[in-house]
Amino acid sequence: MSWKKNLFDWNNARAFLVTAEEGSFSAAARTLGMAQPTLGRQVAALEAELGVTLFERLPHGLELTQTGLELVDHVRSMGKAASDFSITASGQSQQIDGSVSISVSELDAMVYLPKALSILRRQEPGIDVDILVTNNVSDLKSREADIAIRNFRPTQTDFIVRKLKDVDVYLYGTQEYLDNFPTPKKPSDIKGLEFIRFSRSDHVDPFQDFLSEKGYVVNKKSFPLYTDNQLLQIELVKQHLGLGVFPVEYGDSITELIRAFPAFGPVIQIPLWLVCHRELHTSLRVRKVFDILVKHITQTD
Amino acid sequence: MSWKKNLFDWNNARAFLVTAEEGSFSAAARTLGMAQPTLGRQVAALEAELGVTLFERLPHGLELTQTGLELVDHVRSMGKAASDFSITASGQSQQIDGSVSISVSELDAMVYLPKALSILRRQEPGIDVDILVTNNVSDLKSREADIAIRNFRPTQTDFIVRKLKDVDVYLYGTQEYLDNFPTPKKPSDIKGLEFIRFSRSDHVDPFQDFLSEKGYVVNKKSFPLYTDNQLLQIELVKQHLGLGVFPVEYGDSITELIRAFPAFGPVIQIPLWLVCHRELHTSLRVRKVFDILVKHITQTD
DNA sequence: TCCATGACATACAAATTTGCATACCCTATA
DNA sequence: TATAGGGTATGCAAATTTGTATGTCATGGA
Repeated sequence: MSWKKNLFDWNNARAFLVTAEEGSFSAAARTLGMAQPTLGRQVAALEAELGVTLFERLPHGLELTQTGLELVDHVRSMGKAASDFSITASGQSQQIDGSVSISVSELDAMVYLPKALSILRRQEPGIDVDILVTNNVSDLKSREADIAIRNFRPTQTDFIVRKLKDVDVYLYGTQEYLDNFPTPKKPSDIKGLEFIRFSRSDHVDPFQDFLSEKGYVVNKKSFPLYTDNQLLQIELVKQHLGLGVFPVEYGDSITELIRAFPAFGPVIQIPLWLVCHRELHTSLRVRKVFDILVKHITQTD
Repeated sequence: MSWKKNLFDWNNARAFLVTAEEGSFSAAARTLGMAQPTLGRQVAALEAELGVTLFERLPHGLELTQTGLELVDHVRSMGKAASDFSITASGQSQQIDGSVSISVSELDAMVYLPKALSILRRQEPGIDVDILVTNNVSDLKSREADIAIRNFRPTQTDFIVRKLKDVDVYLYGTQEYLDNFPTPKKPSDIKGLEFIRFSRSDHVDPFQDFLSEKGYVVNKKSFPLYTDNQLLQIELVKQHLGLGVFPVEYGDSITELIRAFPAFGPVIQIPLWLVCHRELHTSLRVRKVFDILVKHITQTD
């Protein structure tokens, strides 16, 4: 392979790729952790090296030229190869020290991570942990995180998955609020229940259906309040504004709240899965974190 | 796509790739046009970033580790994408100024390039020409050159090919040497001919067969001298040491030499093709050079 | 209309990367 | 054994790249 005529700066190619995908120098700079002028200069340098114009600089931002459109696919496949390279490289790394990132929902983070991480920190002080608290499903393939805690079974075949447990989920409210519904014999006896709804993830959204199945009477009026913020949800429940929906390990630990209608059992059981890219699972470090999470989340029962 | 964990230096990846393919930092530095310490440091930096060891530094050089072997495929496909990127980028470039590289055999270079290039320089002073005189078939796909002059029809489909002409090739010698073979009636009458053999390209190697077909009597003793060096071959012929084999345009221009047995016609006709990568042919600059070469090589008849 | 926001461009100082010179090791060869 | 030629590692000065601060422009909402 001759490289004589191939000597454009590969980092500039990456700058082009990320800029094209993010839509602006500023956004690209943010995702790459660089300054905006740097990205602008790198792309300009690439354009100079190649003798083409990749973006039109419009007053309100950038726009790919026709040439840029023709070229972006090639850098995209460079990026794909780079991503694969990075993943298998991390998998090959047998260094125990380094950082591991975990993607987890806010709820699961608060319930399971504190204990598991304190054990991890004690056992492996050399491992830094990067916790990505997000209610979105992050993309393990493109390496947004090394390990993810999920509430559904992933389908991709190139992932290592481990089912941790099924989590009992109860309704929680204040004593004062629950006094409004004295000793029902069956769920359908309860009228006028209100829930503080929290979409813990897109995949558990049909929560309303589960309530119906259990016999609870729910309709549009049953969900007057909605928030993505976990702390706010708890405060709203504490203020007697309705019922919250929490896993037992979490709900029971909130002293102001009690289980609502415990006799009817959990309203839903949510599975808990641990997911990891197959390549990464060969990394000593990632594997260590994976195993500790499996062990100490499983035995929280 | 998240790049947070993807942030290794892509140029370092290239350093790894080229080093792996070339076998040493020094060789990689040569092909990349950098200094050897730079390559060494870039690879070391990559190893540090990834936490892996790519090469074992042995006293006599480098050796890929198992990890390196697993990873080299990924950077290779990065390199492939980079190459594709570079080619289509050059093809998109519509600026006339810049450089164009031409791969050509020593023989064809001397016969055709001087005239064509003088015209090109006059018509397009902004185009720098990079002449790669090599008797090897250079790889247009990986961009060793933009345009190649070939003596056979390329088979790949993603090339633009243009047949320029068939070149008459005669035997040449000094008057003094040819006096040893007075007026033969047919080629087979000639005994004891000696040729200064020159493998102008691997694809015309069975030159001996062509001579036989024409009726010349050749055997092992007919090729006592062999050289890859064109100038040396001419000098040897001038020293009455045997016959040379040259295209007419070239042989006729050497005043000390005359055609041997012109009555028998050319001993062989060699086709001349101009080849260019399809993508590159869309480049204004490359196209200009291509067209000028076609025009002025064709009309040399 | 005014202001807040987010975009790209530019100036300049600081940090980084690079190349050169050189030291050193190993192998092959005379 | 001496020497030439291949390789890698390191010190240091110079060139390059980067980030910060700042300017300008367009957009959208109060």
